[in-house]
Amino acid sequence: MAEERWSIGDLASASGVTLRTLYYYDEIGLVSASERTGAGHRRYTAADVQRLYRVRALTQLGLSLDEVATVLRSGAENLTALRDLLAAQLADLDVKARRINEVRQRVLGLVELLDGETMPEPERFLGTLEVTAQLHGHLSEQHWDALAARRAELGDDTVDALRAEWVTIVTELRRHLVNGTPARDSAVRELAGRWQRVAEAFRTGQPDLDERIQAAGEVVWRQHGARISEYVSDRAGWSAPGEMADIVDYVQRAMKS
Amino acid sequence: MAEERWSIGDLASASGVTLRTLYYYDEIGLVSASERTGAGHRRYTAADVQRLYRVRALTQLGLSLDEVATVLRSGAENLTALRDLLAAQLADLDVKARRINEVRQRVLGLVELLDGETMPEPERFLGTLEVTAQLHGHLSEQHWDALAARRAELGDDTVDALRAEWVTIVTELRRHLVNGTPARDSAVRELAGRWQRVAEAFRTGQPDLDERIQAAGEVVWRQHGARISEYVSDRAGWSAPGEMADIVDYVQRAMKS
DNA sequence: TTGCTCCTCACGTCACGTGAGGTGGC
DNA sequence: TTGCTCCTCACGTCACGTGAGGTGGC
Repeated sequence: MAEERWSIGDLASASGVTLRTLYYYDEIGLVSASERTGAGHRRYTAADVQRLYRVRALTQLGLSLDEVATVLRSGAENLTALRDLLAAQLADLDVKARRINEVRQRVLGLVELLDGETMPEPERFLGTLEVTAQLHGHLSEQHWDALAARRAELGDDTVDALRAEWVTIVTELRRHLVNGTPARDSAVRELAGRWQRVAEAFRTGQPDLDERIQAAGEVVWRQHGARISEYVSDRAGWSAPGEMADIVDYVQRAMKS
Repeated sequence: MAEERWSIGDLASASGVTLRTLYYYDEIGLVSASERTGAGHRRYTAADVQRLYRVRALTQLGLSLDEVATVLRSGAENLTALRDLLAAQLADLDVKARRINEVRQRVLGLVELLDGETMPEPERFLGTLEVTAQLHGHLSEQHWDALAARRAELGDDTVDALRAEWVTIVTELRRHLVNGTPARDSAVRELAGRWQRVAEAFRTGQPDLDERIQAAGEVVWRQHGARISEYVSDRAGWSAPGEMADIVDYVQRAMKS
């Protein structure tokens, strides 16, 4: 029985990889042709071909060529190395899947917003995008996940109701501020209490997480307060810009008193 | 009111990006400092800072720096360019998410198998891996998805039952083959009919898809038949290797008669 | 004077894609 | 003789990471 040999072109079309890939695998010593013709052309043996198929099978699972090389070097005798690599790979894939789904949700929300009836103003839209992205950037995955989980727990209706409640509170506070009601006034302090209860509704129940989330919110407020303020003022139809900052200051004084 | 300026270090720590990233953005003209000090040090203005935040917000959504540049060049006036990019990005993310989940499922299955009671033999395990990977590689995402959907439709119990039925058929067929029963014998033809019905259970109902899937199966059988055969023979506890190929030949003759 | 910040090269990354220019086999 | 296959450089990719070696500001 004659031993079969494959030229590099034969192997490429049979296995579905490109010539360049085969040259590259040879270059890094991952899969080489065991023989050459007189003219220097590669002749792949059955063992070489099998090695290529194994390499392809493993890279399709997301392993790097380095990892594949390690598995094939040590793996023929024991599969523990492969198992550990695959377990690590699984954890990696979990993280990637979560990240992608998260970004997907955000992009989906934005596309829906842009497809909505009232196309937002470009400047304002980009401004909002900045702020949410920054808030996101200041929270670790863990904290953001916890916050998202809490929102899911509350449900869309409750979140909408809380947002509406918050807008009411802010509007009332603004009226008091404009009228010159002092921050220590009982009506203002009651509004401050309601504000606090809205904030508390988003607590995850894990004090350390909540602390971090609040801290991140404060950092972002410090950096982007002006833009947030402008945004909220505009949404509420107020004429004077920057009022939101004053209201935040006002409610903080009320809370302290 | 004095216009604030930021050094590159200030901006890096405030925004959370590295110095190298800021140098790079400057190099490609994406975000530059509008001013320089006498010594050539960058001074970022509020507008520069805002531009950086927008760039960051957009890259976090998965846009490339080229795409970000396009959006910021055209996007201030109209958001349609951004909307279209995000819609494309969404489709991209969907594909990626599906791909990752698919690979995740495969890796999970393999880890579970390797964690099982009976650690498989290394050579056999890698062989199986090759074959499934090749089958996967010969099917487009669409076909593979259709096949997976059909399997899900049938349910794990039904799939297991079909697998058991197939093993029974193969075992019976082998008995007949060993006994020298001709392929045109009614008992053999009945078994061939059962074999066909098992195969039909996995049909998706879309003839063009089914045709492709069958063709892919045949290609893989041709390339890896020897290894598949060895694997099945071993699982069924047969002594003679390569019998599976004979049985496939036998059943095909029975179907034709 | 001494750190610290900032500056500009410039190579490396990962798994190939894409020519460029030339030789050998049917 | 003429395609076709094969060969070996060698640059490009994407968004930076990581030194290297030097200058300016407090």
